[in-house]
Amino acid sequence: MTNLSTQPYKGTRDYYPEDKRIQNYIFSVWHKVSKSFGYEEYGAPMLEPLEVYAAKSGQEIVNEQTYSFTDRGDRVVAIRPEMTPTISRMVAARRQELAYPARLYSVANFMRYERPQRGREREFWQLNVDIFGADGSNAEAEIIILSSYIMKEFGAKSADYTIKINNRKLIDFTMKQYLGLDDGQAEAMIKLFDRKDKISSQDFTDQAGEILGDQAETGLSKINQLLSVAKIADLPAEIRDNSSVEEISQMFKLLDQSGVDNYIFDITLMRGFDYYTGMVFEVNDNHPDNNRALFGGGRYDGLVGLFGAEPISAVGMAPGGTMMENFLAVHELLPKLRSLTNVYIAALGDTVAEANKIASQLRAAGINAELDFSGRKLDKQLKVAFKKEIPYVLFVGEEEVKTGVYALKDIINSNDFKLDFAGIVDQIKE
RNA sequence: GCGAAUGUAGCUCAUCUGGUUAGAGCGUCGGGUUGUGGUUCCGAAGGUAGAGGGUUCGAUCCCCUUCAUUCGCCCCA
Repeated sequence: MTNLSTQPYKGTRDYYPEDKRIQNYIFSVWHKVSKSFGYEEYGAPMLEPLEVYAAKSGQEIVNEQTYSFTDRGDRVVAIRPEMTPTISRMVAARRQELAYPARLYSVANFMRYERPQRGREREFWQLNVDIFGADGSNAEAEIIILSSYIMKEFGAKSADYTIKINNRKLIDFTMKQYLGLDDGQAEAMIKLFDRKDKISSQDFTDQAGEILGDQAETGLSKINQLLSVAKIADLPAEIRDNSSVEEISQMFKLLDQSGVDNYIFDITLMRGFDYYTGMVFEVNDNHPDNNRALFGGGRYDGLVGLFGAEPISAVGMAPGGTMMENFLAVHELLPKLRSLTNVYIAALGDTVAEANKIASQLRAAGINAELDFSGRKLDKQLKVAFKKEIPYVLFVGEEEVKTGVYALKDIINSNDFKLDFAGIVDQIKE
């Protein structure tokens, strides 16, 4: 029999206190900004019937990448790989009674059966922000503005990241009407556009030519023209007349008014392809060491309708904790996070009983107090306080017990105080 | 599912082209300097070298298999 491994299950991670502090910090920013826009938190089960996901994406993907099993009642259930179908189901269930637009958010964990790599784990935590029942560019702009507020709240400057924006209707029109592709060709071309930055321009041209077949000559020149488009004004006239272009420029106006200055129009942005029906966007890290998509979102008007008679429009986005942490790390935006314990009480000599009493009194005064009852030597007890990153150490020795005046050490600023109980409470509460 | 790299103490790494009882720093634990600083002094514990097999007189080192981690591909709902 082999020894049990101490490693966490493949693709999952353990959160020791120092890791959990970082995670809690990230979550606190997500909660704060979401609430500041009027979004209300909801919760949902981590299990759903598998068909909730199958209804939306390809059968193969669902079977290969979800954790699923058959329960004792022969129901096939899956651990949620994402929140969008779940929240769509919840909205559909109460579609008559919700107050629209409905602004909802959650912070939850998900599991996908994938090969782990940088920024991608099998279990991950995500913020999900969605607005339901709002057509038009205001809802789309709000989701993007909220995204940029989150980045700002983390301390990111607008030069640190870029928001790429495109529109699914525009993609469809471009692929089918403008380039004249059939469904299969369009799908292949979209996937190729999606991979554009990962392959050489020669490979791109070769593969695009293959997809186009006998229309390669005119098609390639049109594609080259598209790739050079940096603003919607640069679009070929035939595309510019499409109604989606007006929607996009309207939304850009709203972003400008809100001071979002780091977005670009990117005709090659595809995002997922499955259920988006309008605007799509992606937030990209500009740092050379982490040059990749951080998160994204878009409009998905068809999903709620899968659960009920009338469809309800929706725009949403979902940043993940791992990518967020990577972003903060490479930009050196992670704050120094200390223990939430305020004071470490070192009992010196035979004073544990008295120290315990003081600890209780401190707690009653709203102070988080940890008691060292080991009886070890002072320098050892101090080292423990350092290691735990607790900001204050209170010494309780014979002398202090007698006089009621205690030695308090401020570790961060390297100050020593002699204080009575009330003075200690004041000093720690600052 | 495919490819590449890496697995030696809790952590970071040594061990010169295969050769006695595999070492160091940090960390941990204990003790000293009779109640204060992480970077003081002394000491200790801690390893079937990821696992299994092969070649060899002899393997941490070479070969095979397997597992794990990391980085890519695919995919990314």
